[in-house]
Amino acid sequence: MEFTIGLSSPFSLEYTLGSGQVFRWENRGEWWYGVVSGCVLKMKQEGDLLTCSTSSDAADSSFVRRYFALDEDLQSILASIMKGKALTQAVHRFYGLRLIRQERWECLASFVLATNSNIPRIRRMVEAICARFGSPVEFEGRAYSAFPKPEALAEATVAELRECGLGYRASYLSHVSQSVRDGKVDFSELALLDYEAAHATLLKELFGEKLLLGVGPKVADCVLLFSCDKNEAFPIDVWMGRILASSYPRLVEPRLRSRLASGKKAGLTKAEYLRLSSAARKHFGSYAGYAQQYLFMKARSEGVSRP
DNA sequence: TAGCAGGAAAATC
DNA sequence: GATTTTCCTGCT
Repeated sequence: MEFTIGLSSPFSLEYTLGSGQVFRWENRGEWWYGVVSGCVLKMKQEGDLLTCSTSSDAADSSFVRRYFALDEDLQSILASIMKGKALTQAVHRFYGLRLIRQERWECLASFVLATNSNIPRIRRMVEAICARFGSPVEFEGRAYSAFPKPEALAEATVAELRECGLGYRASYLSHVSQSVRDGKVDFSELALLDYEAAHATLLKELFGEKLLLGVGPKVADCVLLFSCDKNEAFPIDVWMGRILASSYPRLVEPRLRSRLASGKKAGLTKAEYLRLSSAARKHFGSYAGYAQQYLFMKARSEGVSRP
């Protein structure tokens, strides 16, 4: 079906889709193509007008509004996070960037693959598992693939997953897929819990066994922020660590700050991660996740000081 | 070519 | 609790 959406608050399709929160959108000419909930979406933006074309009537205008969180009052959110020079610059530079409400299972699986990787590589891994294990969808005479169901990945062998170029992540993805297929993860409950409880739930152990192998504090924060409406979640990867140390040094404990500034070993220990992310949530408030996404774009665009 | 970047887990202290 | 090593691939 085809429809248009008139925007009444700030939105940038380009910044939103290009900010590394989603991995299945592709820019071809003036259009963006993506596969969401098994539907192909084709979109372009001209000023405050979004033009959409979709492979299924299920993906209608309210679906698109919900997916791009157009109901959120971005102006108020940005006013609440504009603390400090770096964020003020980032907000002006990437004005209209929004946090997408992704499908929860796809988000979890994608960020399990994201460990020790970079955006182009994550995209390749995700496309590979979609092509091999996802249902085909046709749109405008072209073949696309839905993101695979948990059962499809749970039934695949680790060797088959490895053939998709996942490396050691293959066994993590297999484990996570089985946990989800077996109903051990209640995504709707996650969305209802408060941030702390939801984060703990994603990391929890049952009888000494992790519920979700391959899900640490960073991946858990990505899942909560991008798919569970936890706008205060503040994922910290190496880019965020560097930009916090250089632009918000007071948030970073001295030992960690000098380590990040020295350029060696950018990784954080679990305890350092939890303290820093908590400090950032306190500093930026209930929409800290938006602050994180704007800073992430800024850090990547500038290639932040890597000595 | 070797060396590095990049999260999480497991072993170790 | 903190530190160290391993996992794997792509890029330089």
